[in-house]
Amino acid sequence: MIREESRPMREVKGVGPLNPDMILIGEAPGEEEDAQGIPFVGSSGKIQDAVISSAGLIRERCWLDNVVPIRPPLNKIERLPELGVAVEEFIPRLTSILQSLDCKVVVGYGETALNILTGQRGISKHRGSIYPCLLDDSKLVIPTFHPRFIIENWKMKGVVVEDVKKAIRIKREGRKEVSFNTIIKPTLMEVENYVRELSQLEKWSFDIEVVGSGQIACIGIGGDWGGTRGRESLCIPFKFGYNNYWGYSDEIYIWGLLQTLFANSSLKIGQNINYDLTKLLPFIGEPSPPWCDLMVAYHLIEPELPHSLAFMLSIYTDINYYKDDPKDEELSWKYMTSSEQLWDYNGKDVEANLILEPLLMRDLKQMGMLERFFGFDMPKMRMYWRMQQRGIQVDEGVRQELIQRELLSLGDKMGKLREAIGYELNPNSNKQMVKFLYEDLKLPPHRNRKSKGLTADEKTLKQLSTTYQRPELLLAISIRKSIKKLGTYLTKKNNETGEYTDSRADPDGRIRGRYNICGTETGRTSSKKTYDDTGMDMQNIPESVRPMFTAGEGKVLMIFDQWQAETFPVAVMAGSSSFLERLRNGKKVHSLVGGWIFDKDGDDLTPLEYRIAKRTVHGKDYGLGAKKFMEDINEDIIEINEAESNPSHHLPFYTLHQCKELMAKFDRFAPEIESWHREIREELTKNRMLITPFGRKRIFRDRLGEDLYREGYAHIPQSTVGECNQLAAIKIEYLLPEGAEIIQDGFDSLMIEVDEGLVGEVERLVRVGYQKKLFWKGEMFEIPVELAGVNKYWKK
DNA sequence: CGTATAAAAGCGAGCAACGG
DNA sequence: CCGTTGCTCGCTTTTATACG
Repeated sequence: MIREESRPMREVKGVGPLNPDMILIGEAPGEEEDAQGIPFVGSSGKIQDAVISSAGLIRERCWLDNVVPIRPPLNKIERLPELGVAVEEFIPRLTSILQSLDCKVVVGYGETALNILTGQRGISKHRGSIYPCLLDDSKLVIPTFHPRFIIENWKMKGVVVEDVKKAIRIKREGRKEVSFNTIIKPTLMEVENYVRELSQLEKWSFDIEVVGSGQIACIGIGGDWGGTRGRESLCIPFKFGYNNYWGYSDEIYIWGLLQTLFANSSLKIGQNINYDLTKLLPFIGEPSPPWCDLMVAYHLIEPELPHSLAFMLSIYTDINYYKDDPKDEELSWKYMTSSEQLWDYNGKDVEANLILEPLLMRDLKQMGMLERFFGFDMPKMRMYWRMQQRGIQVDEGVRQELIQRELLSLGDKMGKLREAIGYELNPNSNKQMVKFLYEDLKLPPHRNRKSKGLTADEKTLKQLSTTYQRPELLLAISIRKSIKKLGTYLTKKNNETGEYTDSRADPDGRIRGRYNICGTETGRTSSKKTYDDTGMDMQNIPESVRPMFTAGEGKVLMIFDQWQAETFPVAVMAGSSSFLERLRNGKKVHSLVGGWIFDKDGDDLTPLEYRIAKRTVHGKDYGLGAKKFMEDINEDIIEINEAESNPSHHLPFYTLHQCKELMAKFDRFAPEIESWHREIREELTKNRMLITPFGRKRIFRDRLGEDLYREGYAHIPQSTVGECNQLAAIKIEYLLPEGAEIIQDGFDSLMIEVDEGLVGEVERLVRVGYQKKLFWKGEMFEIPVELAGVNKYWKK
């Protein structure tokens, strides 16, 4: 093999004292390390230095080294064989170095170090765990992400710092041992006694495991009795292999016991309990409050970090990743249906909840959010849990009509495309599209900015289509949209036939999705398919599909939305009196802004001018750059020109210069927005935290810069509108009479299915429910609510 | 610009069938 | 027995959609 450089391979030796404060092992030297002959001096090295110093270490007091001491081609470890060597050949070197160093703890950076030092695989699963060192059994290893990973995933920098701090603590104080105490294979009488004893406690924890088919395999329950008994869990099995564990009447009896337990008034602790409680619903009904979901709690504390139980345990405790626990390699997790390992695992989860709960509550209290967690977030979860079970009725006739129309149009477009290019081209295949664009048509290459690969995305197709007069490219875009609409919203893939014809509705004709209250960083709700793969995302349904949704017999759909939802908080927070005055008079700000930027009466704007004004307001609210602003405007112009058959009437595109001018004009008339943005930037730089009028705190963990600032500008308005809607929904659900139910959340809107005779009363109650005085720097504001429609079908 | 989720395709790993 | 081919599975990437 020919080496890229003529210089002989250089070995980058480890550096540091022989009795270091910490040993930190990376993968292999990069370019800069190779040039200087010192580990961790390049871009990763700078981050590494910052990480360890945040954790309280001094670089000169640490031993820094790599598993592989030579630089692989292009820094890619998998290309090491091209130099005629393998990673394994360097293990003896590392072994003797580790054994000569007087320090009992090692930090392993990245997958390679994890694997060589501990034998484990999968750094994102195993980071933060504590393992014996395979190369020196007197040492412990704490694996974490490689500093290079932080460059791409800056949000994880704090996590790596925590892992290094953990290593320091373990070196100083040793590991905090945690023992689990799980009772498995109980008798009926043991179950009965345990449930009775548990129901005496103020709080207890639960967790379920399911078998592949979705049936409940076991349910773990547990509590902390203090004193000599301490923390303990019991796993109640329901499946034994593929058989039932209990006889029929015994199982019924156990479900009865559990139903009583879940109906009591003690705190029920779980992790992602939307899942467990949905599975348990047919057996135990709706559990009584209070509920405590640790995933929701941690999402409040750290909205930008993962919320899995494993991740929380790695941050808060010395408990290792245990999901891969089954020792028998043959019996890997995915094939484990019911077994003692599963029951043990179940018990561990229950006890892990009990360990985490006080720690999370302590942090919530310290951040001033404990009260809203129990008073707002958990009631919100219960409200959405009920809402997702109601679903929305589908009119099968309308659905079929929409499918037929879409299929017809799709077939037509496919035919036209085939005719135009002479063969069958799949527009969804990037590979085929790239070949078509750049090999067959020989068009100038467009590349993905991040991956650098050739792209055939919508933007590219639009550009190429207009510059090179290739209308078939617009057909390809349109085909993609049709397929997407059919597959996502109108039909469901049949796993047996592979065809897209099935409805996404349940047997009763209603479509149900699920709502996730910790699915977003802003505190908005997100929505997706159910755990059983039925239903759909209930929040982002395209307007063209909505008419298939209808109200039940004798009912209508009422849709309420928050008027000028995000403009309102923006105007208040920016302190823009001109915007506020207009909004409080019930008028939108677009024509006001249109008047400013086009020097004319706001009521005399052309349709294009109005759209540009709207885009200007929107763009300025969220800190859009002039270039993207121009692209958006020109997209509008393309659309308008497409509708105009006479080419001499086609409108010219806006230039970057013109767009910059529009934005500058906006700034002259509404300088408050720009100064509000400055405040946000200062706040983010200083504290990396923003607080909403609802008291939601978000720690911004990404790299400071324009992208982060833009996230910041959007955060408070989005979060405020979302939580206004959620609070209203909680109140409205409580206020609504029999015969009226909230069945959908649309970020800033609610859909209510109502008996026809109750429309008037419901409108009054919903208006009451939406009333919420908000305060920002002493100024009071209230987002007005609008009744957007009362219809048999879902439309405006 | 941001916040999301879903589907199709791509791709590697593991494995069976098949041909030499 | 080995190597190729083709299949499934699970994961990742790309591109799409929605909402503001």
